Amino acid sequence: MSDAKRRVVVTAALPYANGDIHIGHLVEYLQTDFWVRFQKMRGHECLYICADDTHGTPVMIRARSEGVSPRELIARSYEQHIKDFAEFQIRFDSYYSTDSEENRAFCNMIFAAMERSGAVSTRQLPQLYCEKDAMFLPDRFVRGGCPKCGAGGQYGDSCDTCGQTYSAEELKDAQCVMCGEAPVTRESEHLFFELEPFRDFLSAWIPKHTAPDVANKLLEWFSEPLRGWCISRDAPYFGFEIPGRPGKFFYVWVDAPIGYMASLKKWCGENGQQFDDWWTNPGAELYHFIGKDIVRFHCLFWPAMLHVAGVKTPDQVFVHGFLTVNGEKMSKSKGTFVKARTYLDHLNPQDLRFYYACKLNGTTDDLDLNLGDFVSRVNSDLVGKITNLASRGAQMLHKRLGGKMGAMDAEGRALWLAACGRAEAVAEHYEARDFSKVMVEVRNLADTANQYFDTQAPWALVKTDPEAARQVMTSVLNIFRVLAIYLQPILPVYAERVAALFREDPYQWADLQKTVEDTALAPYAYLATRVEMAAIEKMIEAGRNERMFS
RNA sequence: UGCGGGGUGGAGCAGCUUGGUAGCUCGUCAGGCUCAUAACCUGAAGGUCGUUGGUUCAAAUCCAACCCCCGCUACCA
Repeated sequence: MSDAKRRVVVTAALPYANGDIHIGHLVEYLQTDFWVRFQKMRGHECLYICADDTHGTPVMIRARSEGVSPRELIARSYEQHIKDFAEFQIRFDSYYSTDSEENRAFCNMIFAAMERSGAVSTRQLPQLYCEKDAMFLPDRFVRGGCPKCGAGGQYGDSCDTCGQTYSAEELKDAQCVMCGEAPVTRESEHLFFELEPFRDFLSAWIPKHTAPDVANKLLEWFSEPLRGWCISRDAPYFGFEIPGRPGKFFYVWVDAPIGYMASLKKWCGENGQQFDDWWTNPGAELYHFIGKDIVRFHCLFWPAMLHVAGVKTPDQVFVHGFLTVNGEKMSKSKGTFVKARTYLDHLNPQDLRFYYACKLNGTTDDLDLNLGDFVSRVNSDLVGKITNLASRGAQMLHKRLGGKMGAMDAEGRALWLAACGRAEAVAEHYEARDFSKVMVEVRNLADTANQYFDTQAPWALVKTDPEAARQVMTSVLNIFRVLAIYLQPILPVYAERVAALFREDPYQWADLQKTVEDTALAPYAYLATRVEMAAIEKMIEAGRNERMFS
């Protein structure tokens, strides 16, 4: 790996303002945080960029139903999101909002380029319209009978019972979900961003910037003409009005990814930096972390939009799978649809960071949160193996030897060197986002250190040869320190407390080259505590009773 | 329906790209230790690697078919 300093912009998908952060979202924000923290530790310039996705019908409707303005609603949501993320130790460099003037300017710039290129067309579209609510209804705001199987209460896009997809106009006995009135069909003129002109660009771009399985999936669409993308919505709509098209607004998915640019721009303004140096500069790197559900927006529409506007497209789009709990999709009725806040009320955020890291492997596979496995991993690996090294080393040193570290003995130093020797392997796993392999490395090293400790039996040695015991504990603590450095991107608060124990600052990767010898330890406090199944059961019970917005 | 992922000792997983004594963690059992957060160490039991067929001297690993599970399926984010 090269030592050259990299400049890297990293984004995570924007959470929607009409909903709370839940443990499924966290799969993404946490892995992105791991990766960014790792890059920073390596001395690179790396920014973690995100924002609230604020526009669209659901926000508008909910604001209306709560009797507040959309802006009041999104401000409230913003505060909650920020708080949840912070408590999960997710550290954004910029967390902004798509409802910003920076974002409007970028939208207008890109849309102007789309128009100039001739890729924007106009079509008349029939759409369901609710006369009582005086608005066009998105598919999710219409319910009725499935035209294929007849099942009632289905949304306007697909049937949960038979799995068929159809258009909302086909629903039997359609009703507006807000007022229950039967909608009428109205024609309206809409803008489309045509993708077919970008066929060659996209079919070359996709395999280079996404993983093979993602690319295969996307390229399926290329066997027939690419459909145009409807980018306009009729008033009333909470969003940006399209320049020169009174009463027409940008569909929320137009301004959402552009929000990455706006959020970066905001950061640049606050930090005396130039946007182009970070985004446009060919030497700078740009990565998106997203879930597999929004691949088409990020790997089809988004690169086409950027391309037509002459803006640099992302270097790579990293796609992850969904979270399942105990092997199944999260479920409100089963209580496994756990909000970040509910988790925080009952459990330690550090444990979820640790567990997700154990499971994340950089692929599109779904990640399963098995609650029994969660308990055993935290208790046996994090507390029993890894933290135990500090616990048994530091406490005896304090109780019997005045809390002073000496020098490492020969065998301990050899083990410490071997642990440091894994640095490049660990770094490669981080770089590849294969955090599970990082954890395997750490676990193996912890096992070796525990064995060393047992073999040396310093609890006996301390009675006969206290200085030899001091050497053993110094060695174990130094090995433990290496593990803490390896874990710091995943467990930053934990690592910070380890650094404090050794009277050091938060670690950089280069700190692996140092040892802590002949120094006094700070008082020892627990770095991690065991998790009890009872706390998890309480959390699930609480989750069952919560009101969810989606 | 289509697409993607998966099916390995009681549980969760690795191994499969580049075929050749089936590995890890938890759990269980038997010892040890007592510094440590019912933590740590040693050893043991437990698997015809979804099914069937094929390729091969040899298959968890390659090929084919089938069964089962999970997720997604385009304007709902």
